[in-house]
Amino acid sequence: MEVLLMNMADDHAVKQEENITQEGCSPEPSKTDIGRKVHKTVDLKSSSSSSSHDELETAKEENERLKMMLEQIQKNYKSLQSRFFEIIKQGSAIEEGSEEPELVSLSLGRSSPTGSKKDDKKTTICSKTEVDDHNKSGLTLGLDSKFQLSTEIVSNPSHENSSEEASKVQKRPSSGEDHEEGVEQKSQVKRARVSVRTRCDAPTMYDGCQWRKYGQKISKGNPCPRAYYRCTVAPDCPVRKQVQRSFEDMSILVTTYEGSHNHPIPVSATTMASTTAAAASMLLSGSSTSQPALSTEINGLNFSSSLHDNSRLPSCPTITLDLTGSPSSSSSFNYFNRFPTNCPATPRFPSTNLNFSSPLVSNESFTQEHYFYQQSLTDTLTKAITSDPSFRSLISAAISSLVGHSSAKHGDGTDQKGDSFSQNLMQAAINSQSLNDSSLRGSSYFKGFESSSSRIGSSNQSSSLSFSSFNAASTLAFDNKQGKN
DNA sequence: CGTGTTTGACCTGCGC
DNA sequence: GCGCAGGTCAAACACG
Ligand SMILES: [Zn+2]
Repeated sequence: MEVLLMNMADDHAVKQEENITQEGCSPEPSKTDIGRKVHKTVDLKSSSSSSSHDELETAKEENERLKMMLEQIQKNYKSLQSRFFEIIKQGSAIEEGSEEPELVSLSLGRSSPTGSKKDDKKTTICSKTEVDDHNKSGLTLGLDSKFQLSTEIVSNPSHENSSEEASKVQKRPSSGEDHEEGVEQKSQVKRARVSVRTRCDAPTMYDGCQWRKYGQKISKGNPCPRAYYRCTVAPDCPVRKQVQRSFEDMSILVTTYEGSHNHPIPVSATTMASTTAAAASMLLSGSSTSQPALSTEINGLNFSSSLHDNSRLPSCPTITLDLTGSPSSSSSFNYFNRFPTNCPATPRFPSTNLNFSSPLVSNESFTQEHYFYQQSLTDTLTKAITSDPSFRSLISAAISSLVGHSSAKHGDGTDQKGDSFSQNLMQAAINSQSLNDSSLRGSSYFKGFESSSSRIGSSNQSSSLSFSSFNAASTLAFDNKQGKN
């Protein structure tokens, strides 16, 4: 199984490369070649019709060869795809059957100390999520929906699901109507969370969404108050976030996201959404794991994961994206030692950390510094995407969930092809990096969601999926009166 | 006046 | 059952 999976991942990469070659190089030059040759023939007229004929013949032959190659590639692609789905089926059968003794690794790096087999396996499982997303279209991009997928049968369309969840929050036990919601509540409990650590002087991180503060608490072990926000882009959006400064380093802002948006998200929010979704995929793929700690590196990105519960909350698997400039070489144990109060002895759910460490630090004002920070992250991510198939599939899972979401919203039912589509999208995103860079440089970065949300809704904007990184921004929420709770 | 924040009260789940 | 801690509510308040 593992060998197969490993091959699978390799094939995946090869497949991608082949696609690139096929589309990017071979056909084009040959065509122009032919054109040139034909042109030449016309110019020379009847001087040597036989030789030009020969040339034409060779061009034809070449064309034929290329066609054959293309067919071969397509065949390979299809067979690989079918194999891929087979493996996925097997995988899901195993998963459903019983808890797998062999474990799912969250590591993504090839130079990972935890080994590359697990890496490949992880890829497959992430892709499984991807496939799931297509099969059960209509689930929103986010954290909990996927988790629910893996824990229960989801039959509700996303909107219903989310609004129910939103209203449920308000319900008091005395209402007495929550009889049949027991199951759901349990599933809700198993929501994945993604927390993002950023070095940021601003009170909150700008992530493209609109948030309304609804509470503030001093949590135990950290004198810095924790602020509670809910998404107000849509009135019934269930997404929450918690913002708290790190006790160890006050300049580090820890933002924890929970839930999935049930509305089109702003361009600037897609970064966070896709990242958190990808992170959630990782988390989900690792949710059955019992490995204590893992860490790895891709192109300088430190991906580490560990089994620890990030909060006192029951059953809240948490994944941490570390965007601070902290040393990426730190082992995951060191990493978790930075959460002295949040590590109970018996963790119930795995928690995963992705270290997107960047040497540059975001600022409260949108300065050049910030742009460079952003760009470096973009570069790093792009590199990771281009060079690592597993990371690519991870991100593409996130993207396909996004695509699936928007297409479901539009009810065109075309998300079957989300698999290849997302891959292509990924490629497009990579190819258009320079484009993205320029868009980052421009004011498009701060486009309001009023205009951008409709663009997201139309779903085919690959450039809108650029990894524009997170922004530090001052919001109105912050003043120094905090801390009285 | 509408919108968003503040903050004390309340609810819930968990450990003892 | 009790206390603790995290999370949420909603009235009061601030601000444009
Ligand atoms: Zn939302």
